[in-house]
Amino acid sequence: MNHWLFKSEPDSFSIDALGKAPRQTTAWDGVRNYQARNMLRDSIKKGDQAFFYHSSCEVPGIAGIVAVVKEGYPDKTAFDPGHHHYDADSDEHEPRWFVVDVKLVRKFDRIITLDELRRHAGKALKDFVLLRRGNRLSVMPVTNKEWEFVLTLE
DNA sequence: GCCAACGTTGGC
DNA sequence: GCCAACGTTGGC
Repeated sequence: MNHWLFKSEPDSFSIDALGKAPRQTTAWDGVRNYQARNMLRDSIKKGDQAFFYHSSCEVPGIAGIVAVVKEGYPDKTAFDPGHHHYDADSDEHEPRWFVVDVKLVRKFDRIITLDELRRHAGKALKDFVLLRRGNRLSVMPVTNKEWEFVLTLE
């Protein structure tokens, strides 16, 4: 089982919104970055778990854990001209963008803040992709060691 | 709202 | 293939 971190702006989709979704499951759609797309399409497997990260908000940080319940398949929002994430260049026969389905595992009692994660950037989280300067990936890998360490902060 | 950092686009 | 211009991300 591999681990990941998925970013979302809580104003558009928060961990509480996932908690209220049918079967607490949703398609992780709208990713429009090739590196992240490749992970969604090729690397992320059923049973993998991911941190649910809240970005661009008052308290950025990790809000909980989700599990992958369905592996990569085409992102339908790319085909819908009325959709905010529409991409005219994504063809149904040769889709450009992909999603996985995720299900809420649990919400943390508190946010593990970005600030707090940074305090370990020199050591345990030395190579944590989230903390890399200028990092803008919305889907990124997390090593087993990093995963276990972050859980000790909870 | 600001701005640094980054990815993408398109002219050449 | 280079690189300037532009749009987006995301912390502050």
